[in-house]
Amino acid sequence: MERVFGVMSRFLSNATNRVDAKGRVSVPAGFRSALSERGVQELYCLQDFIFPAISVGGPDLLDRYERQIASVDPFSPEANRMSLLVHGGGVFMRLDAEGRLMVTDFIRDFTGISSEVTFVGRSDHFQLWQPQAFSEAQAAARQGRMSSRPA
Amino acid sequence: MERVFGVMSRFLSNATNRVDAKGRVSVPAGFRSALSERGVQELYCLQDFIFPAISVGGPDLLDRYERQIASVDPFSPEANRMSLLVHGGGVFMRLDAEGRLMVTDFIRDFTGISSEVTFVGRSDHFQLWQPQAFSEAQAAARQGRMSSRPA
DNA sequence: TGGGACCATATGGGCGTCAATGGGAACGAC
DNA sequence: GTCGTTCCCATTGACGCCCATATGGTCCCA
Repeated sequence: MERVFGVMSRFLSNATNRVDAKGRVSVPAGFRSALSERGVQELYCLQDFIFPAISVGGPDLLDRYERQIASVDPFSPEANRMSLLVHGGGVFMRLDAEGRLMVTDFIRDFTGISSEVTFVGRSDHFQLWQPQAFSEAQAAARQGRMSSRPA
Repeated sequence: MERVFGVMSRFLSNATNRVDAKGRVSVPAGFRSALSERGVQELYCLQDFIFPAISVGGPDLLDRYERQIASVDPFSPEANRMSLLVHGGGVFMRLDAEGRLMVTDFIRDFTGISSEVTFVGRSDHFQLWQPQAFSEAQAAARQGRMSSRPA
């Protein structure tokens, strides 16, 4: 059975927040309400396969990847390789009472994030980016796939 | 009968800890609680089939590998090789009162681990890696064919 | 329509608890 | 005896939980 969400429960747009002295950062309120609309409490965070970004979503995000792994021989090199990324590159986190998350070394090392985090909506999940890396990737994406766009 | 575990009892993410002067290393708290949730006390350690890593889990881990061996032609070079690794390369270990394990020569020789250990979650078990070997293997896996989006 | 009360969000920081780590001492094998 | 292992305790630094403040916006009402 497929659950249907309202428009507001989708993750849209982007925002940049500061990391405080204790290494915490506030998740934008819009993303937090989207999470609670989806009943998500445990956050699954995964190192993106292509970009230097962390994808954040509910446990269903992990489920989707695990189904993909399960579709091949569990002892095959392919399954081993995918598990290395999905399980070894993923982690569960929770927000504190104020809706903040810890920017751990796990996140810093992979994204290059230091003092600021750009939150980027991806419809069914969102991502954590180093601000400059995001604007560059976004600019590159415009060049690449949307070059036929009129000036 | 299949036992179902909560989200938190899975082995996820990776963390690097130091080996002390006595050759001990702390198992990350999250992995320890996953072990106790599964009622695992005796740890079974064996060499990964593909990567220079040691897999660690409960006795059920051995069961799964033995079933895998049994599923292929027992006289094939493949079964011979797997048995050599599983039966000849497996060992039982226990954690001390503080949740640390000894980094034996068995582990050092196969993984190249010396002063630091990277613990890598693999959902139903976890692995011990030499830190640099892990980041290289993960980067290589990312270069592979896995689609950036699950099916 | 301007002013002000009110509210939500983002941010800062205190403090207790626990994990990671280090090292001493007892114990056992050889 | 010596070496290696196990048990126990100490330290410290990180993290979770709590409350306080700032900032910007919205709403209401005179």
